[in-house]
Amino acid sequence: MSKSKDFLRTIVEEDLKSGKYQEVHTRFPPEPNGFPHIGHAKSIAINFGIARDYQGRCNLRMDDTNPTTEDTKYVEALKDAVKWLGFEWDDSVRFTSDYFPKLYDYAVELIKMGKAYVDSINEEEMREYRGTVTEAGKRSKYAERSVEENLDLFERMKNGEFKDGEHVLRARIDMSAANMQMRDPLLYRIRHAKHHRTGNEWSIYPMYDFAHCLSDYIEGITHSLCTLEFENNRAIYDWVLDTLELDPPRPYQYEFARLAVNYTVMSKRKLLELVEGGQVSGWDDPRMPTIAGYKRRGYTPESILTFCDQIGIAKANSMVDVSQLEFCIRDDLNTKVPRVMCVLDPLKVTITNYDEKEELDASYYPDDVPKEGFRKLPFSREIYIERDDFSQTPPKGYFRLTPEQPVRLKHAYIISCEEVIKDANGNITEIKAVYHPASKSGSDTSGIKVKSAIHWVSAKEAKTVEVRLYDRLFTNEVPESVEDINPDSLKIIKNALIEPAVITDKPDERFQFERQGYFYADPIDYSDETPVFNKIVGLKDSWGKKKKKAPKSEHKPQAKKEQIDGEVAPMSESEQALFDKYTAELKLNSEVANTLARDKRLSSFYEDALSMLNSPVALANIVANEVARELKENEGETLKFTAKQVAKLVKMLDNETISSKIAKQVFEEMAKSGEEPTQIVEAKGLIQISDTSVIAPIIDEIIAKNPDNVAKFKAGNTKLLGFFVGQALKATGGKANPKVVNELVAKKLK
RNA sequence: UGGGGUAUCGCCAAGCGGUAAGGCACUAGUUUUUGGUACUGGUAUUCGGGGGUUCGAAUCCCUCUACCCCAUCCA
Repeated sequence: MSKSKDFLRTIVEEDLKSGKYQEVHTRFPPEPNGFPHIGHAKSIAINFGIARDYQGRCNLRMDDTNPTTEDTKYVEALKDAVKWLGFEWDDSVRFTSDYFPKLYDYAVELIKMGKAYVDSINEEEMREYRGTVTEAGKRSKYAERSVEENLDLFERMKNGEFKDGEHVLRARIDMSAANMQMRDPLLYRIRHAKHHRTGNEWSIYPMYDFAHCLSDYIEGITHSLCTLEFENNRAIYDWVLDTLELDPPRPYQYEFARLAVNYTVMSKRKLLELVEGGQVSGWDDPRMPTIAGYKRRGYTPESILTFCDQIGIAKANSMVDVSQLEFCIRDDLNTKVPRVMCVLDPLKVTITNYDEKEELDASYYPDDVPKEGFRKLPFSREIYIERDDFSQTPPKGYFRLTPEQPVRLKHAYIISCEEVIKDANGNITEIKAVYHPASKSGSDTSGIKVKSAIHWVSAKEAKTVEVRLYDRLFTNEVPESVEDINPDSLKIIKNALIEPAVITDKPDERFQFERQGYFYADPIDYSDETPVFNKIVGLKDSWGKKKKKAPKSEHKPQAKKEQIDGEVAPMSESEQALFDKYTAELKLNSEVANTLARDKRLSSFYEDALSMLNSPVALANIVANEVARELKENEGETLKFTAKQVAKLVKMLDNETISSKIAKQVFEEMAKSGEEPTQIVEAKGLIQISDTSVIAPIIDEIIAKNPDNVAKFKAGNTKLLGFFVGQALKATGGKANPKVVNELVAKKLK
């Protein structure tokens, strides 16, 4: 819970605190035109998660405004995904199509206001008229139609009197807007298509930009959270809601970065290619990043949710490492699932000195997993071990069975290799071994030390199962095409051998196959005749890693990329003159002079202030930095403070009535309220304290309270000077003279 | 090329003028009948680059660079 808040939660919290809204209400609004993937999971986790965290509500809304791409099967898949992840939507599932009548009325209203018109140019003309990113567009002649004509045309569009593409309804905004989205965006188009819910009732369908904001409003959404690519659409969102002058409160849109994971593709198009190209078995292929795929693979909803939680929410486009996801599922399953033994690549071992048969008690869980349960494990003369677990010529650091090195059979006895049997080609076909009777697991008195315990199955009792080993679908971190497909992403082992209890007792559907990884009984192909297990994820394998790392890649020195500075636009003649004057006469440094000279508002503000107080450098600094910020932040608006006030502030700074730190504070007050700086200082008692006899005891106290940091400082961590100064300043409400504090601290800590 | 965004460790990501959080990955060690888990350490003298303001800058100012989004009758 100590995890820091993301920016969306921060916004929500502030809005709740300020009373902007009584309750948060979010929504997850997919278009039902494809199967949900892990990117949707992130959106689900955000929208439902925020609603849950702040005791609000979250709707599930199908944004079904395009009848040609949407289908009911997708709405079912979407509902399943939300449910599987453990969330419940508020009330019933919403559909934008439910609002078609209302949306139509809003459009009529816009037409009546003269804010929307029916346009009748064709697509090609439309593109031409829209202009380009650098050139303004222009309106078509149809924009001049009267309100009556527009109303009539729009109604006839609705009644199906026109063909597709003959007319559209557009918002009347600004064909020369720098934001391309605002160049009279389309609101409605004619579409004679069967909608998956409304059938043929409608001939016109609203566009995203018109439908989404209003659907949010209709549902009482407070925070409309979407991905970054809609940033430019926010202006329309606001425009529609504002020009309609709807009763408050209204929703606001915020954008976050969509999820990208390396070695996977996420776009609907690429996913579809995989399915149609037969590279995968379907949308629920365990290698697919779809919710159905993860589900079939054996991922738990908890692990997906933890993953979404761990990656955070931000506005920077980023690419998450799959290993983060893999960690989440391993971590989740580690404490949940039974451990069993399954041999993937069997090597026969005959224990020559064992003729009996026994059943061993074996716990399903290791000691560090607080769960109980055990099964009977048959042990006999003939067993199978993993081929990897024997080596005749072991590499360095090999812990398993060798001709010289005994090994423990997990839950059973220690065995030693006596003889290696090979076929004509020299392949090992069998091991003859002996067991040590006194070494039985749990009552070992043999005193034999082994380096590891390996898994095994009893030959006679073991069941044959099919195991499907999955690896990442692509070999490329950022897959481009099918050429990047990993040819080994699926390996099927038909004759793996598993201990019988797994099949007969079915203690769970997910297992850890000891020393191999986590596996899931395939929900579709599993049958008692041929049990099928999907590999969810492997265990961490530091041995395998060590082996592979032989050709240790040289540390790439990766010299910092040299950055070349671009050219700075030249100054105009008057700017240059100003710059020269500032640097030569007023002795400003070139950087500050540059900032001032290039900005008309700044330079005139500066000149004004200068006429009242002859302190060119201090004034220039504050204008070029603080005033510049205020100007930037309140673009267009007039400043609340005057040059005269700034001059007064600088004067106090000049005669050291206040410190520079306090000056910033006062400036901010002044910028916010327009109050006189002298008054602010007086009212708050912000006069600087430079008296060492006042400051010294404060520093002493801080030093006494922070012995650790004092020690660190004395050990050479000089950065900590700032810490002590900061503490002293905090203790005096920022009033202590920082220069004096600095000196004092340095002296006392010496 | 206009507009809108974004840049903090190999990958995510906190941070909002006063000691560069955390997770993954990596790495060393301890425990271990899973080369798993758990635990303990190590990993950014530095925040895209360069300047400036300040006693003090990842945070404020200027400037440059790189990447993403926008010219579908898609969402």
